[in-house]
Amino acid sequence: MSAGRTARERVRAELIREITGIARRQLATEGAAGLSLRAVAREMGMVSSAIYRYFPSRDDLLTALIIDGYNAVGEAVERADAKARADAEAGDGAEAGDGGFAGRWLAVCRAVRGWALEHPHEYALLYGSPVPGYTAPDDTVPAAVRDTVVLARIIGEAHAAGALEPAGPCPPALAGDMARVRAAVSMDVPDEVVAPALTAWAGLYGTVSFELFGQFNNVIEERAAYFDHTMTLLGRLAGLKA
Amino acid sequence: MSAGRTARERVRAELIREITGIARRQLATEGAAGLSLRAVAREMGMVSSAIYRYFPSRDDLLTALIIDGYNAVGEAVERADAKARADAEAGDGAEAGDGGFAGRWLAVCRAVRGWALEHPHEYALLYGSPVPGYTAPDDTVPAAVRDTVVLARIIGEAHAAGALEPAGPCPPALAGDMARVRAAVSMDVPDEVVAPALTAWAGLYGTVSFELFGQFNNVIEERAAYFDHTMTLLGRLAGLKA
DNA sequence: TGTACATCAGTGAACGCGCGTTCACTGATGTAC
DNA sequence: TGTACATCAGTGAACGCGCGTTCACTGATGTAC
Repeated sequence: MSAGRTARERVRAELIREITGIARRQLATEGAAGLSLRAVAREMGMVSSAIYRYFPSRDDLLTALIIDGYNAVGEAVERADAKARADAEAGDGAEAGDGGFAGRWLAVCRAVRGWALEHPHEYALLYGSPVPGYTAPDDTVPAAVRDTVVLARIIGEAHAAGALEPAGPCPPALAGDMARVRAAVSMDVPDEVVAPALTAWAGLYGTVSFELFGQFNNVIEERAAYFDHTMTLLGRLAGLKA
Repeated sequence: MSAGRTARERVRAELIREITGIARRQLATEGAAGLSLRAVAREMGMVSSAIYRYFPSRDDLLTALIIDGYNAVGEAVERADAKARADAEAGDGAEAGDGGFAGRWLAVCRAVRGWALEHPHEYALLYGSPVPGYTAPDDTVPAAVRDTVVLARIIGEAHAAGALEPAGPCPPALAGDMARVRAAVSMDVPDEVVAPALTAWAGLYGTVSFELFGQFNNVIEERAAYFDHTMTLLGRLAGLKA
């Protein structure tokens, strides 16, 4: 690794960062369908064909944005859980008796919502309607589950600590699916714990999507308070003692 | 209303139907962002400018599709509830003792999912990412709440029949929002009943969106069974006795 | 350290395409007397 | 019932725009001897 070669590669990496950055900003104003290589090139002060040195096609740029997006949510969620966990362990909350699992769940939910509100179009790219004509490659999977892994860990630890309310039985027909979920997010709990956790998970994203996509317009105004309450209900559904 | 005038108007109405029909089909293959007046005109065997006799702009066509879509979900949901209600009243289920409310809730959920699976792109138009540059006019509101009104009626009747499990208290900060919800969907129940119903409602659409938008891919295979189970959990959260 | 060669970045023109919308126009369908 | 006029439907050409992608090319940056 001579200094020369590294220099060129550094410039290249820097330009790739700049391209995805501009693309992300354009996503924020135009939405995914309006993302255009030409517009990105224009803003970079480059000729449109030059972008092809960095991304072989528009779809590859989109894939890069998706992976970055999942990682950003994942990081936000990981940070939020780390902080909530530290708070709970420091025992500065009166509710430390339950292990602080409900608090961690709420913190993680808030992190998802917070990130979504800050990056609505990126959120839409990840969790909204699929982009027509585009199918995400498998590269996106590891990044896509980062947030869910955190949720799974909270539930898993709560279960191990005996801090989960027992839930109703899970239909045997779902055993295979629940096993796949366990494998995907490294979760070691029985089916009747996995199922309601999944329900809460879908409820979290359903609520965030409703808020972002306009279903709450003119109806729900106290959005943060409403969100917290809904997430508390969902956490309880997943077995967490409020 | 002479026969002549009516004839012309009939042709006009028929053509409008044909245009929206073709537009709906194109939506199904291209998605909302790809909906094009020119393509519709082409398929109609018309010149592109002729469409402007019927829709003053692309956005107006989109609005028509959205209203039609909401009405279609609404009708599906209304039919499903009417049937479930009739079944419950006929008393042919052993669980008729609880008034059949849980059964009606599940029937309605299934109707939403069924419609969504049959019309994925229309569903995405209604409940997915907003179309960039387009904001739905207020005309869409009455159609948009039809499905929710049905859900509200089930919860309302269950409450009136004393068939709801009591839920935890609703934060006072949400009183105004809950009142608005009550007004919007003609629901006459206390806040602590409204809130979990809303949570279940968001969970329903969150689950359907996850299935349609790909979050369940390679993980959840028994989709109908999984859906039923999740909806049962959400119904219980809303206070319905399974 | 200096030179010959290979690699890479970026240019500029072009291909072929599709889009929404406007406008002056021709005919056909309806209306009023 | 018949004629003059108004309304409406549909045409065809055009405006001005943006897009993804390819290709032959010029320079600059790196590499090997």
